Amino acid sequence: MREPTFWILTALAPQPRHGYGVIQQTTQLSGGTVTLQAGTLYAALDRLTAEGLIEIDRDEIVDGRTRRYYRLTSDGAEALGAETERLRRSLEAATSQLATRRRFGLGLADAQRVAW
Amino acid sequence: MREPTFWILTALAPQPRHGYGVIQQTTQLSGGTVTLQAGTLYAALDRLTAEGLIEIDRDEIVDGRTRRYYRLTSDGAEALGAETERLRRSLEAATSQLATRRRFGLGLADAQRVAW
DNA sequence: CTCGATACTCAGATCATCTCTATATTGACC
DNA sequence: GGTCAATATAGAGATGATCTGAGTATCGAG
Repeated sequence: MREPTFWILTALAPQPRHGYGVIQQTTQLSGGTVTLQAGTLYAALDRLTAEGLIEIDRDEIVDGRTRRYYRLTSDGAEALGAETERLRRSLEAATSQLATRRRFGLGLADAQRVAW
Repeated sequence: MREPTFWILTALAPQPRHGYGVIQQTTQLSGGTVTLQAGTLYAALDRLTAEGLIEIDRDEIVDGRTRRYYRLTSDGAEALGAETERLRRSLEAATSQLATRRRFGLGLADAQRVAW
């Protein structure tokens, strides 16, 4: 799962949102570090709908513009849960590997090779 | 940063390894859930070397076969550190969003929309 | 003598994402 | 009155990391 996909599912987890709402929620959740591009988002919404990870919740018309709301399906929640687990394992591995690196002097050849 | 790239940098963080060693270390670190394909690995090693995130440590010849060892550069360590931070933020966001979903009944339309 | 493990390389294809553009409405600013 | 930013969705074309699959070669075990 790539980043934009992950954030879309994450944004939709608690309740349905329309496309633009997903963009805003992602910006907020990521602390401003991730800004979904419109082109990426709407293509992903179509793809995820086809895959059954999300589905159309309802259409609203506000000021003459359509707002299409999407909601996470149980398959989508499962996929996000699995991805979260994967993330947790990755984070643990990298953290521990980086800690080992720091303990042995950031690349000094001799120190590095001790104990392996 | 994509998954294979992440695991390559993670595997190289504590000390230099040759290509095949990176594959083995990744399998071990990921608890067997990630198996780097040879084609993916060696292409990535070339790319990461060109980008300066890793560099050639030394060449060894064992049983007539060359083992090329790579080591993480300080740029590479920095990149992996940044990626780790990104991962931590993503994990936090998804965990909290999924928790909110569970608290309000996994998609029941009315309960979902409470309080937003 | 075949099989699995070791060790690296390359060609071709896929596909999610990115960039850019288009369309349309509303409200604010000057 | 005109432009700009925000809201809201959509499509075309390009990119590029990754995947698949095959190839090459050595060594030890069964």
